[in-house]
Amino acid sequence: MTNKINKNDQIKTDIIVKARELFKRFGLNKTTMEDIAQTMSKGKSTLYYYFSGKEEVLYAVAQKEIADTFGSILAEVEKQKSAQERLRAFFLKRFDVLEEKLNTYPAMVREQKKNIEIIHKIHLEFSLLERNLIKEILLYGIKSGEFAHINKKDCDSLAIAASTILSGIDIYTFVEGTVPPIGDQLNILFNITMRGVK
Amino acid sequence: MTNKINKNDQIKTDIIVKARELFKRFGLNKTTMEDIAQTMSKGKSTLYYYFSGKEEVLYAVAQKEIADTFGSILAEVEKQKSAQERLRAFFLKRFDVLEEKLNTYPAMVREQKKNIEIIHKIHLEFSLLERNLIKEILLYGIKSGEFAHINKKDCDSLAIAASTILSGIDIYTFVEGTVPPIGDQLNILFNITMRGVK
DNA sequence: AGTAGACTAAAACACAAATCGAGTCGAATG
DNA sequence: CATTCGACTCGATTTGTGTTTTAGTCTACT
Repeated sequence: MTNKINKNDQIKTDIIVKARELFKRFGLNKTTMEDIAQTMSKGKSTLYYYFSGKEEVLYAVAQKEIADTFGSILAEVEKQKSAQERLRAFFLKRFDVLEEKLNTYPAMVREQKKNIEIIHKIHLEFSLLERNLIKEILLYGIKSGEFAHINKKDCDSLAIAASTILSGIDIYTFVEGTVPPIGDQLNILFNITMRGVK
Repeated sequence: MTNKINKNDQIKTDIIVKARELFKRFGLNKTTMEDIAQTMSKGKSTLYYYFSGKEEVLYAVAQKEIADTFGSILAEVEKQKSAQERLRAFFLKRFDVLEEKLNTYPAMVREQKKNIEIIHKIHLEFSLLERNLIKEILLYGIKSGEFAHINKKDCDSLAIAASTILSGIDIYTFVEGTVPPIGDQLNILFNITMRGVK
């Protein structure tokens, strides 16, 4: 009994591993159930004994990816003592992991593109204006003594960070087709950040 | 001389206005140079006397859109006295404007979509885990006295805000095909935010 | 200077034919 | 009974094709 369940699971995870590899190499569209079956020297129908369909295979692969990724972040976080260092570790690791995934699944990333160039070009231009405005407001606040004194370079960095976050929200909005409903939350984040700037 | 320049500019801006309207209604692809010319009761060739091509028309329209949008934000900002209120006004207005644009150009937004659904679904799941981790770290910091006491609701809000920002950066990265090179800037922003949390 | 009609070349479209690939089924194997 | 597979279906995707649309040019008219 336990033997059977084990064997079943073994094959399942084998499928997941193989599928994952193929997805990495060829992307979602170019990987067929036939391909997956062949790399395991099995018939295509056999896959359907273990998974209800391609989507479920993909889902299983994604689940594993999520678990692995989240695990590696968690590990990094738990190395740290203080909450501050934990948070910092989280963000840094999270950033690394994002880049790593981007490089791991180039085919899948490529599948998702079209002609964003124009909008991007336009958006970039707007971002530059915006970034300067943010910087000016910051400098204004520093000059008036309302904000703590920050050196010019950090001021620049802050503006860049802020504008990038906004760009992220822009593109998020663009892709989703709706503005993320987090007005209040951002407000609270803003208040706390302000406490730090003052 | 000045008269001629004025007339030239007048027609140019007329073209821009008309093109803008058509882009709003029908999107980029479904708006032809012929269409634009017809709504002005002019020959198509005439457009090429004023603009080198469709792309330049689009660019001009975008320029105007940028100028208008930025102007409306700037106006809102300059109503405020303190730098803090200016910053806040900036973010809020910026948010409004984003949503407004989304509603103004639905056809153009629609043109830019494909099958993001799967990745989105997967991403959402990851976001939930991530959000909880952030919240837990925050609560950990509050319990230990390292962070200032924030009520649970605000803590939630902070976590949502942070995860949403990260989602934004995710999608940004996804669309751009590269992680935004602002590690240092984010670090500085992080430090300042921390000062506020403590 | 400003306009437009006729033109071209290339891209978009339409639609039929062929191909591919996800998913089913019943039979085979052990 | 658990597991595998070959043969099949059917809808989606791709391909080949001819046609239409459309960005952009050229020339000539005012």
